[in-house]
Amino acid sequence: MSLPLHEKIRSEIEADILTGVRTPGSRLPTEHDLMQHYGCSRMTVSKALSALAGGGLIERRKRAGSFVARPKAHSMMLDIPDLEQEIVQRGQRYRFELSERTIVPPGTPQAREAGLAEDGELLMIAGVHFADDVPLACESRLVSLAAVPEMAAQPFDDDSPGAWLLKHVPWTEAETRIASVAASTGVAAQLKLSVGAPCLFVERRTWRGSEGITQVRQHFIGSAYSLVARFGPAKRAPGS
Amino acid sequence: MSLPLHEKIRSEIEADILTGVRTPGSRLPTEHDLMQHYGCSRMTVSKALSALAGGGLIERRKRAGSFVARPKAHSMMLDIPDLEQEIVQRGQRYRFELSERTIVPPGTPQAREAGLAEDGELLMIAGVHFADDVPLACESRLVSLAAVPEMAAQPFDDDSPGAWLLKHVPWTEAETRIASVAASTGVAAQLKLSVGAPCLFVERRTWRGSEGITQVRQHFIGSAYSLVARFGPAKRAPGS
DNA sequence: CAGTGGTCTAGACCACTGA
DNA sequence: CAGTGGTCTAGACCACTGA
Repeated sequence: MSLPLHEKIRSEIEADILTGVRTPGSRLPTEHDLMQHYGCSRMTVSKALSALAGGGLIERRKRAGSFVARPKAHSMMLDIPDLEQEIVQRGQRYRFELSERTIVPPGTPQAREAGLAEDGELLMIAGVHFADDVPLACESRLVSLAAVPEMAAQPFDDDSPGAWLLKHVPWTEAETRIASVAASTGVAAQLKLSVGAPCLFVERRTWRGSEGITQVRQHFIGSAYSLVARFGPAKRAPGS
Repeated sequence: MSLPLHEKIRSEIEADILTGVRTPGSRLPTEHDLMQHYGCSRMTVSKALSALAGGGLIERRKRAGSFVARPKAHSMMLDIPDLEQEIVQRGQRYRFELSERTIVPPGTPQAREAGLAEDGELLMIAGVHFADDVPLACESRLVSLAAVPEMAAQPFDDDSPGAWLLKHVPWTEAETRIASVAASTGVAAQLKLSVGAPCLFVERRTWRGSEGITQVRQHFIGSAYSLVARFGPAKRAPGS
């Protein structure tokens, strides 16, 4: 094994927890005990325990010690992929077709609802994502021009608005809501569906610090699209 | 500020990245430079940089240095909450009604498809989740009795099968697929919907190590339920 | 109030790798 | 091959808090 020692300690304790040798609520040896057991310094033990605590497997309490955490709710990483990338990976051709592009003046109800800059102009962009010329999803997006003035000059013939934003504007905070809705007449027309067909609806807002950047609402054809979230060893231990 | 020094260093560099003072691809000062700038030891600087790297904000390359990462795809934490807990928090009464409970013999196509133990019995459980006696979701679940023998004896009048599993069986790996589907006749009957109504479909498989524990398929009434995923400062920096 | 984890120091040796 | 990050040591002082 060429594993670093802190990683070895971490994985041994992890294995004990997962196999049930250490049960939820039970106390781990103290850092001092682990130092002696592994014959290493306290920093090394601490690094291993910090990683386990960061991963939610243990809880560390001052004066009391470290304890195996009780299992918690399902909390997993959801990758909301770049549509273009995903379509190309499937071996299909990607195209974004702009259907609308408007400047929204400050203070409209639409702008207020999106939670973006109250006193700045917004850029409204709507369009359809195609895979091999078959519509897969449509989106309607508001972008704060106060936060991203360069956006106004973009043609979006190479990148979709989402891909452009991802490349050019770092975000720090995002919230995504996922629901299942029936296709409205407008959505049905854009996606060539019958009205009422099930669509996966994704609404996302992103911020940079406290400044709202964009809000987007996407409808995916239900029969053609799903999202996958994972949690597991692939997600390496934090801090390591 | 009573923040630990490593946390202060981390947040200062984070702020520089988020405000654009440090741009994607640019090189950070070396650990040695940061030591001198903050007047601290290298371990402290390293802890700050490790946290940033764990959070995906920077990349560390040997010999070359540390670099501001280029923005990546949207990757966020999705909490798939315990339905009971969520319903109770809304101020409603929760009830799980068992509608089916069968032992599935080894080797059936159903068992093989679920990716659970090939050579062991499975427990099949189906039922409906009610909020104030209104159906909100229905689920169909397979549980490996080889992995969780105690499950066979559970009445599920206190806890739903999912809540029971969460409390008693730690899982290490999980995969969730989210889609929008039209209600089948069976689902529509259980949820008192019209056939074809949009439903949020969640399929989850969990493992403990390499051993499959359970597979569950849930249909949520589309008009009544949505999932929310977040990414942001609330998620504390890993390893810290 | 004693034991625990949280933080930090001032070193050290190493593997790696790009200039 | 020199500079970088990765790891580790053997200490230290501190804040916290439950026995």
